[in-house]
Amino acid sequence: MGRAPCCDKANVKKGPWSPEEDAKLKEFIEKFGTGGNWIALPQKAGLKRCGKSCRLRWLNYLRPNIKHGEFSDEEDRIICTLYASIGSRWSIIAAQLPGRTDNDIKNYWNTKLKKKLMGFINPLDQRIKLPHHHQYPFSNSSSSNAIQYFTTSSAKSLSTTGLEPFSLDQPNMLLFNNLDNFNPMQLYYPSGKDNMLMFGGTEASCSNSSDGSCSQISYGRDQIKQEPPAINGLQGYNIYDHHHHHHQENQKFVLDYGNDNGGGGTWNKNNNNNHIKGIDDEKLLQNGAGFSSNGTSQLEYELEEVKQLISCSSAGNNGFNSSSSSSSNLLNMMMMRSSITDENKTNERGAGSSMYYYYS
DNA sequence: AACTTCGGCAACCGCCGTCAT
DNA sequence: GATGACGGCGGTTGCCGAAGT
Repeated sequence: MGRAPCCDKANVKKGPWSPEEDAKLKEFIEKFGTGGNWIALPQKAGLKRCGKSCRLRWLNYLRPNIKHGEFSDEEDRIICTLYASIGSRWSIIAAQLPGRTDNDIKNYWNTKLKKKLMGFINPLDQRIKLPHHHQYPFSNSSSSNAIQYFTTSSAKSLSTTGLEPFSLDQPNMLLFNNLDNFNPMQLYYPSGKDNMLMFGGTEASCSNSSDGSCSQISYGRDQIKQEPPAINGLQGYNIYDHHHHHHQENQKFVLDYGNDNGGGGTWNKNNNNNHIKGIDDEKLLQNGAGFSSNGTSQLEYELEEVKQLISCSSAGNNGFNSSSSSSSNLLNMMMMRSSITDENKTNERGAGSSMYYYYS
């Protein structure tokens, strides 16, 4: 026989908290603490709430030193970096941001930051910002840029990255020539949603605008094994956004980088809870791991460690069911992590290779 | 002005590991 | 050891105000 039930589910109030309830909870906890027992707390405090609900309300809203409002650039950067390395482990990320709650960060990510990164935030910005000489956190090569790209206009930096603007007078084609080191979370940039490309239809096409730049490129999912065009000897990976031409359901950024050897893996949410197995959270965060002002923090070392763990864990227990090379596992994981949310959990992993997308 | 759509966010749901019985 | 609640977490929902038509 286990413990007694925590509360009478039928008699607990749900929904938004009233100011009176807030006051009661706050006063009680400030006087007596939680006592390490949330279930018993509401009754003692005279609240008709479930203990879980009280805990949530306290942690996310009432407890002291909660920070509300705008996230700073530095906070953006920390969130992005950690998300890129450990995924949606909001509680760990929140631990690095004093005053922020996991719920807050999660909401911020889902509603703003993700869009910001994926280039949806500023439709007027017609430019892509991609790191040129930037050393990716996960890049183990100093000899090549993870991304080669062309854009007709100068790129604009996004505050979270601190990267310098960049420009090239080249066609509106974005190329990735070393996907092994490509981190999609580094693909921050406001190209504007009307400017995204994807290879996903059944026919390849490219419509040119009057200035000769390519304004739309599309490749068929059915022909996914067909390589996107190479320019200047660089293999292209391409992007297309259905949104502008179809419907809102496609507004979300599509990421899909499956294996190309017919692995036919099926992405099943239940196979992976978005956690990267093998990562020791405590180890990750202990030893003062954090962010220093000069950007050369101990965290960078920790990220390398995380990277290795990701690499190792991806071999068999991460649920990706991918048979691509280990060097691509990180990329796969990141993209799939994105796709698990961005593709509305339609997780069929076709036997195709990749689709990628961007132009400006 | 009325209606619809969108976006932000608080809160709930359900899963999972831990712990009490 | 088995059972089932607790605590914590991430994903999702639904409300509500803002923006758009």
